[in-house]
Amino acid sequence: MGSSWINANLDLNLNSFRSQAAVKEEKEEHVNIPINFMGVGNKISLNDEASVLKAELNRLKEENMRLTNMISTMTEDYTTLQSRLGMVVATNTASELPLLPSRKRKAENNQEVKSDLVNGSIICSMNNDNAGESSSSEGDSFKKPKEDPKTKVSKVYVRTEPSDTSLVVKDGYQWRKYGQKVTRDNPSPRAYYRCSYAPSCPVKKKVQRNAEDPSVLVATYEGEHNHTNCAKPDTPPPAPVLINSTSSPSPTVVTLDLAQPGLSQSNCVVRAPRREIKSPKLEKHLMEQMASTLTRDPGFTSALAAAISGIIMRNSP
DNA sequence: CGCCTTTGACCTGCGC
DNA sequence: GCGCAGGTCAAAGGCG
Repeated sequence: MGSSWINANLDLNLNSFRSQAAVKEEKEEHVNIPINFMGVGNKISLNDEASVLKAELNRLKEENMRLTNMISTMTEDYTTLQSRLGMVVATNTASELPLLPSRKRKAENNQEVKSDLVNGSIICSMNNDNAGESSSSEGDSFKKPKEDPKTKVSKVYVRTEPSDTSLVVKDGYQWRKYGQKVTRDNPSPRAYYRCSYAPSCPVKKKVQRNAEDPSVLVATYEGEHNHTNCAKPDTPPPAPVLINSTSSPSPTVVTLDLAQPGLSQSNCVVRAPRREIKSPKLEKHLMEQMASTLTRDPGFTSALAAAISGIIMRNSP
């Protein structure tokens, strides 16, 4: 409806990705590598099993390498698209005048960055002053009469568990809830948070469930942090935003770098592993992510349990 | 004890 | 000026 939003979709549903590329290969390789985790044939020696496990480990390593390369390629593609998007926005906003329908409350009159995370895909969209909110069906027109008109506003959509009724969006910062209000056009209440790390930090956060899809939390950030992102000494930097995709059994983890002080137009950062892993911390983090992903895989855990139980059964008198 | 959440009251801007 | 609606305050209570 005359909206100047420009959306760039980036499908990060790694599970479906895997199902296309990796599963096919798994089918082929599983024919060649029979793995007898149950130890039915006790004649197989431990050496044979070790070699089988080594082969499986090598296969997983290769698959990991392949997926890492794919993610790198996707990240590069995303960067390219983002730069193109920035150019398109620059040309569009220069010529486009806002057409605001009159509403009871004035719409946000400041720059806004949207980072929409729904169903495992990221939609980064930007609008300029007075250009947005005209097509909003969620009723998220917030007033900010006292705020600096140039206050940065960013939105993050996070899919949560349907059973999760809390209005909490973990982003690595420490927030203090100071209010909750039921708004007119959304049955779910809106929670108001302030950054509690620094008393002088002007950043505020509003969290409300999507009126159309209650499983999606809409977090609206206003302002920029005037401190580093170290809410607590033991708190890791920007915690991953978990998007529990309904179409995949295990959640896809995407980190939105909301802590970036320069988070502004066309500056959404999606962190992804690069080809060269130089930082030991990053390497450790990736290893933890891999371990987490493996342990969430029911097939892997059942196979592991079967292997362990098989070994125990064979070694028992 | 300190920090946090909850929640009703109050404040403020806007449309009529 | 009045009413509405969003935003904020602050007291009370919970929790570790």
